[in-house]
Amino acid sequence: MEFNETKNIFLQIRDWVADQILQGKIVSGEKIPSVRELAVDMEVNRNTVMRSYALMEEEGIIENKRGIGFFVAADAKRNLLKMQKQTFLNNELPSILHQIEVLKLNSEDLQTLIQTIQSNDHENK
Amino acid sequence: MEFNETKNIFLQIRDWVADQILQGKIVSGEKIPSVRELAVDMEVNRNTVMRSYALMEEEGIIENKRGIGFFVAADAKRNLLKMQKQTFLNNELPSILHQIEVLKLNSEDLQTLIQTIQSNDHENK
DNA sequence: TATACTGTCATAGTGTATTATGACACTAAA
DNA sequence: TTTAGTGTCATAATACACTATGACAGTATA
Repeated sequence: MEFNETKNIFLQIRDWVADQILQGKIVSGEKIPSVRELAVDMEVNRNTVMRSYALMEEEGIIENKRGIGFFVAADAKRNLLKMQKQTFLNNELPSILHQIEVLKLNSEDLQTLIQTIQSNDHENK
Repeated sequence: MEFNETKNIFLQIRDWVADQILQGKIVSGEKIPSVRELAVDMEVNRNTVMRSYALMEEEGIIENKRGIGFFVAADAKRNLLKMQKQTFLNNELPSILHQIEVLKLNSEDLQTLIQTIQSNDHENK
């Protein structure tokens, strides 16, 4: 996997797993890749994956079954949606707004952005 | 200054100075705070500020005058606008779009975002 | 029972961001 | 010329992310 240099690897792994859940690629009750397996896949140390999983366990996203592995917790997707939405709106959006203001980005520059939002509007019809 | 835990301090200092320039608070030819002064202000080590300034000098945003200090380079604002715009559209926007899609954020959630863009549209009239 | 998976813990080593501090050369102003 | 302000370089110490590796206990299956 390609990692961003500016963000800690164990956080990026967490984000990746969370994304899989949000996209419905892994559902509640389903087993996620084992620590060792994902470490090999992502070309990363066991301990680093372990740290990501421990974090997600704290967050209640995944649960451990002794000797078997980690599984997606009940309501993980719903809780993740709530958490991430709040994080995005409260922490990320303000700095995005600031950048758009300072860089004077208009609707032409952000064409894809507007389209994506409109597409989401139409989904609830 | 308050620093984000997930991003290196010397990069955040660079971003702060760049922002001052983009906002027109410091203009071309003007002196920026000395390494030691800014270090005290931000409660950070001299060397950390030095690293930020060295980076900005490489980027052509600021220039050094021996024994005097650092000054905003000519065309710094225009070049910064170009650089940051490109970085935002190519590197940041894609992951923002992805989040908006996955979290299904609509125009109600992103009200302020849309307003900001529209406000920029009107400025070029 | 033996084997091959799971997670978990401990230890040690590497790289790097950040701090702390001292010393030096350059410049402006008293 | 002295003083105080610039940047710059070098060194050492601290903290932490990440790696490498070994060992151990629990679980499922042949």
